[in-house]
Amino acid sequence: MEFASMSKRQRSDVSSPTFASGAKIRRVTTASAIYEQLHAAILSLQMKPGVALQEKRIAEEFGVSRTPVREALLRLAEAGLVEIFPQSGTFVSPIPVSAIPEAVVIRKSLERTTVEHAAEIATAGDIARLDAIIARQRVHAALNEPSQFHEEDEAFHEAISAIAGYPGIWSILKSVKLQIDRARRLTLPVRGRMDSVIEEHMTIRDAIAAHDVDHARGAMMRHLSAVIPDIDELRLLYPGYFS
Amino acid sequence: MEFASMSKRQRSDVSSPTFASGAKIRRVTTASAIYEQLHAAILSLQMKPGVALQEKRIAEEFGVSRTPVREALLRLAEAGLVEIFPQSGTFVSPIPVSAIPEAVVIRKSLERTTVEHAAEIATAGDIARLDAIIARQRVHAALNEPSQFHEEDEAFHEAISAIAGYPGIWSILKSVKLQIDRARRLTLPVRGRMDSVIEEHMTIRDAIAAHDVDHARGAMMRHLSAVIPDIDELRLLYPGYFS
DNA sequence: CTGAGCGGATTGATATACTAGTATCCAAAA
DNA sequence: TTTTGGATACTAGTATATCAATCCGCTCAG
Repeated sequence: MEFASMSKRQRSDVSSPTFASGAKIRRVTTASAIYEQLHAAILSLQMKPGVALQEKRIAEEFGVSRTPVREALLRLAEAGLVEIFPQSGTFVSPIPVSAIPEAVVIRKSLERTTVEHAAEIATAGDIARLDAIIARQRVHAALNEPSQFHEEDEAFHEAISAIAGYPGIWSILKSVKLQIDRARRLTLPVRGRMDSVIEEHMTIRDAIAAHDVDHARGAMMRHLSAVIPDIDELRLLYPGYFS
Repeated sequence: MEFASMSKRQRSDVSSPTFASGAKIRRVTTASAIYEQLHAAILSLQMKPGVALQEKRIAEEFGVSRTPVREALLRLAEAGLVEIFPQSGTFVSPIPVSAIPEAVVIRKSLERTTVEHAAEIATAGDIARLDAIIARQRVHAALNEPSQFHEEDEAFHEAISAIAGYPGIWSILKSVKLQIDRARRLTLPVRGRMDSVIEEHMTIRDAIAAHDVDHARGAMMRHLSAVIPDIDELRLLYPGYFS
């Protein structure tokens, strides 16, 4: 792994504070920048499960001291992406096979709640926003851009949470999706799968637009069942990546 | 706020590493000890919402350097108990009124899932464990010990998650319950409420024991609806505590 | 030849020192 | 009297130094 070393002055030319949910006024700090980089690297499997992370080495690569690196690693540990063994070392977490079924259960439970409520109260504008996301997904599928496609996939589910008025649920879902997505990233993105995802999204969208709670729930449940990665197969392909 | 200053040697006489879920080998560290203390202080409202927390002052009170204090504060910030404004200050978070309805929704969604699955697969031993918890609750109610009662209440819900085989759901529930409990702590514990909680727990327990999924779900939903704190009233009693 | 014990090297944990941004307060001018 | 400008003090962010624990390899005794 190589990282572009960052200037210490980076935080001077930062944009105005973000007033996101919860009134976080936190600006871009060195620690959080490193967190983002490592987070992306682990999620994209550029850093493979099991490899050692050394505070000192990372600090040198980024051109900063160990303190912000340590802060970033602590946050990654809380997210479950790295494991810190005191006085021993820090390693990229293996993908926790055992946790994935539960993660799927949690997703189903929470997304069921959001999609039901969204179907009840969605406005025309909300539907338009979903349509826009699906349209972008079609483009990415046609151009075979799995990464951007996945981003829009996240946007779709986030939009539903937003429609339901449950932004907090989305932040929980994000953390739950982490490990699932890491496993899924191992499977080659299949062209056909993207198309069926779009179809499933369309079904969900239609049910929400029709305020049909039952169909919305059913469509979402089928959708979520379809995206469960085949762990056993992956375990064979990538031994040592799982716990 | 006053804290007992801690000996630097505290971590020497620590018990063997904990092998909790996820193979965390993390021992008791200064930072986590401080985290626990602050966590408890904020949750018990010994530290009122809005008051300023200064890394330096806390470090002096605990007799440690700023580094572990800072680590603890970062974790508290992630849990939503404090808000860190860079180069400005750290403050105990106000109780986020707007988030409480959503928190209740999340609880209902997840606890519905756990109680349903628990009702399906509970064994006699599981029921015995629930009975033991309820028995302890009776004692604490009789002796009017709200704090211990609340601990056993948590244990009851945790036990159901454990029966269902969803320990991850419990850890999510814990973080979601945080703000709810903080609001609830403002209401004086009423003797009668403890008794009705026990009754509701009994109903849930009976439904689980009978493998009656529908009744288990219904009882749990009623139970969770009953514990919603009356925010409007609290807002009048404690202005400035809420966001 | 084998194994226990010692010692050095590595690295995580903590402490301290330093930098830079923010807010407040006071004084001076309108 | 009010407003604005600057100086000051305080706080979080970062860097560096020091401490301590664990691990690995080597040596020496059996």
